[in-house]
Amino acid sequence: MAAKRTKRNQDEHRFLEQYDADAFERLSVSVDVSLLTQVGGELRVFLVRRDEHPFRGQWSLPGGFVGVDESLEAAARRVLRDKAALEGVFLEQLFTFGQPDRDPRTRVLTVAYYALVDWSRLAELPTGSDAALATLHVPFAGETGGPVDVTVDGEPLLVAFDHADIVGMAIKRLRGKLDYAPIGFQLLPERFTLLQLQQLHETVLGQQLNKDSFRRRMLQSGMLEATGEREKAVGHRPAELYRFVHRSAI
Amino acid sequence: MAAKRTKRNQDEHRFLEQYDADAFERLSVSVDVSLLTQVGGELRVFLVRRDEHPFRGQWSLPGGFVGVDESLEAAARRVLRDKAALEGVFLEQLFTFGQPDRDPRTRVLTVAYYALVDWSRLAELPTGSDAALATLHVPFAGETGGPVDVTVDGEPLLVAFDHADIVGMAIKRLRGKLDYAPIGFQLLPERFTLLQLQQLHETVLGQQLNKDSFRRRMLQSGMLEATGEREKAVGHRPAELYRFVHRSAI
DNA sequence: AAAATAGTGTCTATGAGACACTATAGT
DNA sequence: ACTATAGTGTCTCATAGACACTATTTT
Repeated sequence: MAAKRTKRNQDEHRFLEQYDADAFERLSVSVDVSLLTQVGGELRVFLVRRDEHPFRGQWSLPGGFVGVDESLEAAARRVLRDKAALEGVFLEQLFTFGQPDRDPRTRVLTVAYYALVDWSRLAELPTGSDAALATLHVPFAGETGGPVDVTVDGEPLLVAFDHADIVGMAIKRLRGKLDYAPIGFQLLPERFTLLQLQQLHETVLGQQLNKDSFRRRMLQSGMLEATGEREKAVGHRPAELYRFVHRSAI
Repeated sequence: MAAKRTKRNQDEHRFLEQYDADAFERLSVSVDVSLLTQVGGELRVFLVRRDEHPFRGQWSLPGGFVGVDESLEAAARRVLRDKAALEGVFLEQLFTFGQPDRDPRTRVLTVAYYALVDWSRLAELPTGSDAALATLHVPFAGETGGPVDVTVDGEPLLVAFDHADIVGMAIKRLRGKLDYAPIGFQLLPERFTLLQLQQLHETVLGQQLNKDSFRRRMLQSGMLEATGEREKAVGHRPAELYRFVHRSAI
């Protein structure tokens, strides 16, 4: 029995040594990251201007090809580091887009990720001719999934490839997870008021929420922890600052 | 202005003609399908026995490499047709698994799909030495996401690659979508009783459900349509048969 | 004092769970 | 008649929304 197993392993070892990786055609694989943030009641996405063909001059999600020995998430984090100078942010796989004609160069399959950050971590990024924090205009309040309109100061941007679809799916995912996953706090500073949290939810969901029940739901969820501190210099009674608590059990 | 745009297009055209697809390393890309079904209060997955290295003799999800001009979903449907003789079934992208060492041959990234079918469409499949409908033993009732135990007649099967993880994620996705998406009926025959539907939900979720509120929820959801027919020869009052109605709105 | 938002207490409407009861098939 | 499940009606409890009211800060 032991001998048999050993023989098998030798078989497999020999097979692997002789394996021809080109036995099947290989594809170019990239990652593209929808880096989302929120400010002033608007959702924004970080875009870079393409300075090379194809779609030269148009705007696209930050992305890059996946290295042969690089995991998908590592590739996405590398892209965030190189193009947006960000590390340690929330990042999750979104969907893999693989229509054969989605890239005019050659077959390029892209594994889309989405990332969430507080506005303060993006505000200092140099934007202008080569990068932009574009405002998202999402079709309608409920579901989306389709492409999204993208503007800067009200002017529409041309979005390259199928990246407008990718951003649309990112918004849809964010909306879907907001209510049952501790995901919203990724878009807020470390300490925040309940009103800020509610306004964030309203921005993401695209609809007004009831103040009373929102408060109750959030405080009962056990995800929030009062800090004892209060906001300052606000021209009215200051609200308590809360912090998200990462619970081990559910 | 028109001239400028034309020049641009010529530029881009020339660029594309000269593009070297090997400028970046390419990867092998496969699809793997978790084909799930349900019978007798158990969830089952369709597995095939590998007759080639690596993992020869072990069991894996039906899968295949993606052709250069083939969309991902087309590849998944091809796999279902070739390995399970199925067409026109529910199929949805699940997740892309891309750990560099997940395949001992070479870097193989796999786009996982999951498919759902009524048991009657799988019962006639020849299983035995080369294919099996394995019973799934899911860790615990709530969430999963980790690997899943797979048995046939109580005997555990060796599952190749990271396919046990893939099946685990498929179950998790199915559980998550069951309550808010018209997805459960994919696992039932065309006409079914409310009790059958409830037992399906109990099987998938791994927990008992309240009969009264389950009835109410389902009937109020607008997803069900009474057929006027009743089940026959059941040794007790026969239940009405329902059909799922595909709504355009919502 | 006025303005503005924070935060509390309570009433009401809605949906889930529990339970009792009636209905209808096969045996 | 007996058994087993289908299906209905009603009560209770938990939660969301609505609304009134009090609290606390800056100007």
